[in-house]
Amino acid sequence: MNEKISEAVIRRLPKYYRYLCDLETLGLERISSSAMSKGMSLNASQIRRDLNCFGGFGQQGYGYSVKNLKEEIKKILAIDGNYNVVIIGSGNIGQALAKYKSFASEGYCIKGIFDIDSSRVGVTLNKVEVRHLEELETFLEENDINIGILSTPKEAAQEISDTLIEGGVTGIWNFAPIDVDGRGKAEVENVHLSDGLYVLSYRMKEKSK
Amino acid sequence: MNEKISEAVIRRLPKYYRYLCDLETLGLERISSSAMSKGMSLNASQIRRDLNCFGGFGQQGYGYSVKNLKEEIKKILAIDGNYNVVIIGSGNIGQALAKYKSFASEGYCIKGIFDIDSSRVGVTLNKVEVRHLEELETFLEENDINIGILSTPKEAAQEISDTLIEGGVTGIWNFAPIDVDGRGKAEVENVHLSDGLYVLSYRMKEKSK
DNA sequence: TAGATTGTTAATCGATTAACAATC
DNA sequence: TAGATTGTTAATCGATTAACAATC
Repeated sequence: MNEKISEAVIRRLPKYYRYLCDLETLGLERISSSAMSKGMSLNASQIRRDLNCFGGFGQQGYGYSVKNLKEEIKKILAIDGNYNVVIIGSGNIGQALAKYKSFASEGYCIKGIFDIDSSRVGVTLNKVEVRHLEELETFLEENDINIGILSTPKEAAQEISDTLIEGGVTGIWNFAPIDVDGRGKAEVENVHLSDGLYVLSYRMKEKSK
Repeated sequence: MNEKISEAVIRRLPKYYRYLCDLETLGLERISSSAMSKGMSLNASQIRRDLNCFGGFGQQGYGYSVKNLKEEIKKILAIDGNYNVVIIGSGNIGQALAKYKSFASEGYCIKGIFDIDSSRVGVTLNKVEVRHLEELETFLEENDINIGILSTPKEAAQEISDTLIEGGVTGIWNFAPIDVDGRGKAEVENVHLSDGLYVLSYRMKEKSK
């Protein structure tokens, strides 16, 4: 349990979580790794091995309790807590994320939205008023913000990221098309939305061959 | 060159492409795999091996021509063509993607936006009017649509995807939190935005330990 | 107890990295 | 030619899958 968990395993955790949530909604109480295997198109050994990185959640001859396993993964992913979030950039993606109601119910509370464009300042998105980027530093001092969402042009992303880190943010969710550096202080998740579209285009071409 | 290209290699192509675009903007004419290695935090052998899956684009003693390599990767990814796109669901993400101007300039032309909510029908996003979902089937018959972007609730995603496939769409870019099935006819890129936020939360927890 | 299914070790497979001959 | 750097083979590493003893 103290071994380093591989990136591949971590990236599968949200998938397990989603699947277990669905099973719970359907009213299922228990599930075996082989049943999960079929439902998720993953190898059953892999599922058992993945889960055993974090503990022995199953029971021989029975399988896993859906509810229990879901809760355990929720804890492992640390999505059972509360996070204070700021969004920088109130353009297309920034607005979409700001308006996304589920975040708050999942514990990601949007405390502030910032933009450099004065014409956007003052607009209210999901009950949060857009402030000017100049206010960011002071805002970070006065509020305990954990996560910063970057939806700025790529030119601004690293500098704003540094400001966020300086202000105590330890997680950056970056939608700007550049790999932002956490300076060893913050974890960074770089999204690169359009990469997915490019990969899709590649596969469409390959398929049509 | 006829060997099956691994998913890992394909996922790195957009990253190479972005990096080369940046180099070109900076006015660089040539680059070696070891220089790329430093700039991208990838192993130089890996870069050469990846590129050689598709052809010998380099030159011994010289390296790679930035412009040429960029153009080659563009062709490999098939992002040098034109695609006709529809967006299904004009909610937060759907709107953000519809308003994203760069798509059109990159050859992804949004031909139609559809929603089941009558109150959204008639709204114009980036010069395209939102139509009622009922019109989708006919629209697909009358237009040659290649790609469908799904930004619907998860309950509707698979059914609409099937309609799209029936209408000749061969690529689905799915933002609904469910794994959509291409029925062997269409390529599907399932995005799962919130997975990234979960992984970020996990890593923030691990780091703080 | 018998059957089922986990947890875990061993085997396989594939991806990454190192090394170097080829060659510009 | 000498130096640089690719393209490619060989070595290593890590991840996936299979197998099975442990056990509920």
